Order: sequence, then structure tokens, then C-alpha cells
Amino acid sequence: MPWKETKDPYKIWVSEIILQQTRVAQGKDYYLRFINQFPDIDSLASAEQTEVLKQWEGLGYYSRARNLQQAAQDIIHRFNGVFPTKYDDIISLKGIGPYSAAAISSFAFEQPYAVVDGNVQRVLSRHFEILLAIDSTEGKKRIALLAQKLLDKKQPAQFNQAIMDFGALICTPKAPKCETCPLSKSCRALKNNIVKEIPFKSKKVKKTDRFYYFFLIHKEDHIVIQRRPNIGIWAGLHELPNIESHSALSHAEILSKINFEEKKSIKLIHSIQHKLTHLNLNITLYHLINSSQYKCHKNQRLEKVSELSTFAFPKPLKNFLDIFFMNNI
DNA sequence: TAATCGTGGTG
DNA sequence: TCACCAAGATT
Repeated sequence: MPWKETKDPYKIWVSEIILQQTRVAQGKDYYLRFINQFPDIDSLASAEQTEVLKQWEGLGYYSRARNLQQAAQDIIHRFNGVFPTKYDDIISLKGIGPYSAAAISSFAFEQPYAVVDGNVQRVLSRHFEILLAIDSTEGKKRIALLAQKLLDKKQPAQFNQAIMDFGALICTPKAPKCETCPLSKSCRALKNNIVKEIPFKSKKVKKTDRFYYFFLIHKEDHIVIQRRPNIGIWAGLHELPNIESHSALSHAEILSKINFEEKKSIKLIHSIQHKLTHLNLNITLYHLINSSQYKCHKNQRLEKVSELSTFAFPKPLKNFLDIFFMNNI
């Protein structure tokens, strides 16, 4: 892992943000490209937000990218452009919570702060048979205190890396390798045969439906694009003009909501469903065939198809645009 | 506290 | 196929 070959707090910081809720295999190439494009705090702080989001395109949880840049600008102003070394200063930065602050403090500065991520929650809750939900305040507190107590204060970086690796390789979520586990003798969950029951959560995420009807408005070698608002899903990314709804809309309802001149020339070209962690996404794409009369709104712009790769789009839209224009050139 | 925020891998 | 969840944080 390339971020393990450095003590540069900036690079360690970037790697930790990228790896939040993200697998190493998925984040590795993003890390290399991001560091190449923004090699230090100054280059990140002074970049255009659209550039930063472009580097993040396809990685998800896009507030991470915007918070990363905001924190870089914050470091310029509050810490003279030098990454802070105190835990309290580190955790005060946008996008850095308890896990990332402990990770940076230990990996970059060898300070005695125990990381608590999904791996650590799993390892400790099993080994010590903690029968508290890991998404409860009490459960989190118990595990955090335990991790901090267990931490080897003389080599916190190595300890933190080891316990996370242990969770990722041995004490895995499903089919943990208890037969060859070096801690099997002292594991209380294994002793009581409840390894697969731990850890557990108390809350159930209820999924909501969301419907997007996107319009591909095509004028010769240009299409109409716009930017998403700075809140909500895919905040700050580019997209196509659309209608959003919490329920399915009929074709007639869609036509009644749009103010295009040539309603009859709207053709459905693509319909897909996505299951996200917290919502069911239904995306329908329409093609406005004869759109020579279309006039852009203030928040919209005509952009050359050949320039679309310079903008960050949500993954479902990028997939569609890539295929559509590859087959139509 | 609970809801929200993406994408991809896994059994 | 589908629920689960991965180096979590914010509001």
C-alpha cells in the first residue's frame, strides 16, 4: 500500500479519507492519482472544486472530497499551511472524525491514540464477547475505551496497523479463520460459540425509493449539463437536467412537469435500478431528439460531448454517457 | 440520536 | 439475487 511508505501527514491524511468505508483495492488507484494531481496541501487548497471532484469521480461519498479541500484551506489559514500535530487540532478539521484523527496521529506522529474502525469493533467485540450493539453509544464507548487501554503506547502505529490487519485477514466478518487464529484460546465468543452473532447492530436502515428522470438534450455535438446543489446525493457533481421524485411518475406526469417545446420528440432510451445502502434508486433517461429550439436555463450550459470527460458525473450517469456516445460517434 | 451520504465486493 | 458491509463523518 503506497501510503504506508511515507510519514508525510498530508499523504496519510488523504489515504485515510479515501479509505473511509472503502476497500483498499478500490481506493488505491484513486490515491495514486489524487497525490499526483495534488501533491501537497497548497496544491489541494488552491485547486478548483470541480477538479477535486473530478479526481473523486466514481469513488462515492463526495462530501469527503469537498471536506478534504475545505480542511486544506483551513490548514493554510489556521496552521500556516503546516499539517497540525496535535490530536485536538487534527480532529477539528472537516471530515476528520475519531477514527481518522487517531490514524493520522499514530501513523504520522507516533502518538498514542487507538483507532476504532469496523475491523477493531469486530475483533474486540468478539474476543471480549461484548454484547452491546456496535451502533449504540454505550457499545461504541466500551470498545473505544478497550482499544485505548490495549494500545501499545510505545508503538501505536504498529499496533493500530496490526489490529486492523488482523480484522481484515483473520477475524473477518463472515467465515473468520478461527481454526488458525492465534487468539483462539482467549476468544470468549469462540468459547461460547457465538462468533457469528458478534458484532451486531440495533438499528435497521430503512430504504426509501427515489426516482430520477434525466433528459439528454442533444444539439449536434453538444449536450445540456448542469451542476447538482451542494447538499444531498452527488453534491457538487455535474448531471443532466432532470425531475426528481419520491414516487414513480407516469409518462403523462413527466410531460406535464417539463416545459420543453417539442414534447412529442421525447424518447425513453434507458431505465435502470440501483440498490444503494440507504435507498433504492430508479433512474430513467429520456432523449430529446429534436432539441434545436431548446434554451438553457441560468444554471445550465451547453458542453461539447468531447469535453464531457473533464466533468465529474455520478456513476450511473457516467456509465450511461460513456456507452451512449461511444456507440453514437 | 437518527438519517444521510456511493460504490463495489462477497457469501 | 440480495442483504451485508468496507481504514466513518456530518448534521
